[in-house]
Amino acid sequence: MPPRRTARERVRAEITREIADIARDHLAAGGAAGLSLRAVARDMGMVSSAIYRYFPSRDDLLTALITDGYNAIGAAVEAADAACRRDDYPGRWLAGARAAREWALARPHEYALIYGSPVPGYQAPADTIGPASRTAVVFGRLVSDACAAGALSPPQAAPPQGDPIQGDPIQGDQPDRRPARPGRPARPARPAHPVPATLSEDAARLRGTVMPGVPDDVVFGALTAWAGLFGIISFELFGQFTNVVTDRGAYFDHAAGALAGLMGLAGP
Amino acid sequence: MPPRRTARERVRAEITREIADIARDHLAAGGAAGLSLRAVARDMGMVSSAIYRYFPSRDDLLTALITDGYNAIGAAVEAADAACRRDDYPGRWLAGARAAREWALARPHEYALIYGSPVPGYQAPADTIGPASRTAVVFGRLVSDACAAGALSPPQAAPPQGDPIQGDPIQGDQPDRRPARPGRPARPARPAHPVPATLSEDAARLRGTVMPGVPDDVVFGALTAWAGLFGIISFELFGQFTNVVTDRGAYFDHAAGALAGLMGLAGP
DNA sequence: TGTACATCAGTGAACGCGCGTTCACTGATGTAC
DNA sequence: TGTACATCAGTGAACGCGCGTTCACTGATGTAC
Repeated sequence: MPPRRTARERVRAEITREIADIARDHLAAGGAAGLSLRAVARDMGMVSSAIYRYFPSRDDLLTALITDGYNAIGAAVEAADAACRRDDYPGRWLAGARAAREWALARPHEYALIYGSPVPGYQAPADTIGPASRTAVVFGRLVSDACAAGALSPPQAAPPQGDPIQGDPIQGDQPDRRPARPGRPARPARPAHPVPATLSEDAARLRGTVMPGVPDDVVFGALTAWAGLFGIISFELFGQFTNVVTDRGAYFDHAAGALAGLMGLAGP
Repeated sequence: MPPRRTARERVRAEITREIADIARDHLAAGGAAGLSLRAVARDMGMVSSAIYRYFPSRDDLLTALITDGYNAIGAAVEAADAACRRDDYPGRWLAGARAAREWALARPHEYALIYGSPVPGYQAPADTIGPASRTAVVFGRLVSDACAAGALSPPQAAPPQGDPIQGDPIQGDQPDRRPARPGRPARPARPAHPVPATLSEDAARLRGTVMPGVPDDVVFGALTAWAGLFGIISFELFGQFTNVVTDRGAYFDHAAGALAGLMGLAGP
């Protein structure tokens, strides 16, 4: 028998949500550092001390907003990915990338809260880690799928190595490279960037958690594409593209395509 | 005759600098939103109202910090670039990228001030624009130089165009492509990402201001490399690489090399 | 179904704090003759 | 070189404001018998 939720519990959940919603609105006005429990209480039509029935402190309210933010952008990216044909890997990447950007443009202050400068004096608790990785997990799975299907462009012949410091890396635990699926048009080679040996542990861990079966250079290519994507979104949102890029949507799509190339995910 | 600086003027300049230095320290503790004139005054051993002799308001102090920040990272990148052989374009890119990262790691709060979330309620005045572009100018010149020297890898044959929405762009005002300088080893082709027509105005403007003589696709490749670079620095600084990348320096160098490929700047 | 008790939400006052900015002032430094 | 005056830096008090958090309380809702 499922435990009946009493009316009191239902009201409690609703008011908790309402407080978080109002707090989110306040983020827009004053940023995370300016978020004030008293101001939220005023907007709720409550006395300030009543908020403490729902959130034991200001930091707990912040944590809730951060967790919600990661979950919301994660859900948006998941939905965009799910709406694509499973084997359209470049399409999935572009759809996920666009979903992230659109979410960010619609909620710039929430985006700033999770991907902008850390809130001074605030230490994120461990419960934010799971939601935080939700978006990255979608992209990781996509790369894994593409790799397993042999849909990644083959690595290019290594460029001449003129730098004596950085020798050929040892890539011990890399899975076999499968040939591109027959019947597809010939793909351009993905650029070869040898991965230094000191990174192979990280690559192995990422294979274990988020990108199973993906070779080192693609793991880091994906990482760079991921960071690059959010770099572009942040530049757009935080004003670095003022007087630089006018048609931001067109540029974003173009850049997303270019970044896809870093992991051998090219063309439509 | 140069106007003699009176002792008073010299002291004034020094105290102004001292206030800014202390304010910078305070950024670390409370972020931009928490920067307080009263606290700075306390640390200066002054009464709070005395600060107003030097900065007419809190926002003016913030503006000074932002301008100084842009100038400092710009100078660091300029110096790194200047220390390279003029025709070592990949080396100049890597040196500039590393300088930006090292500056950011040494002054994370100043970095957050200029490349992180905008300060709520603060409107940057026009005088910050010049310093803000200093870093980008260095990278722009580097790409321009490489292009003029014919040191960029040739564009790859365009991949099959399956997407009917995004036709072949018209690239009206592109300069001629020069062949790669003879005598160099064959370079891998740079990936072809056709630039949509709506972006050609932006490309032309950027050619006029910061990347003269550079074809559209390289202009946007450079833009993406630039945004990607700061995306990686921000991810590292703002905690997104926790439990993801361990050897951050090695990864950064690797990623910088991969991003360089976006503008056809490959290999040593 | 009715009653006694426990739980919980919300109140209002208070504590102790910090903030940006203004203003009339004192005394030191610089300038013009 | 000396004097009168103007400029400037720094003081201290004040204005009016907002903040997070605690605490004893009232009254409503839920639970156990």
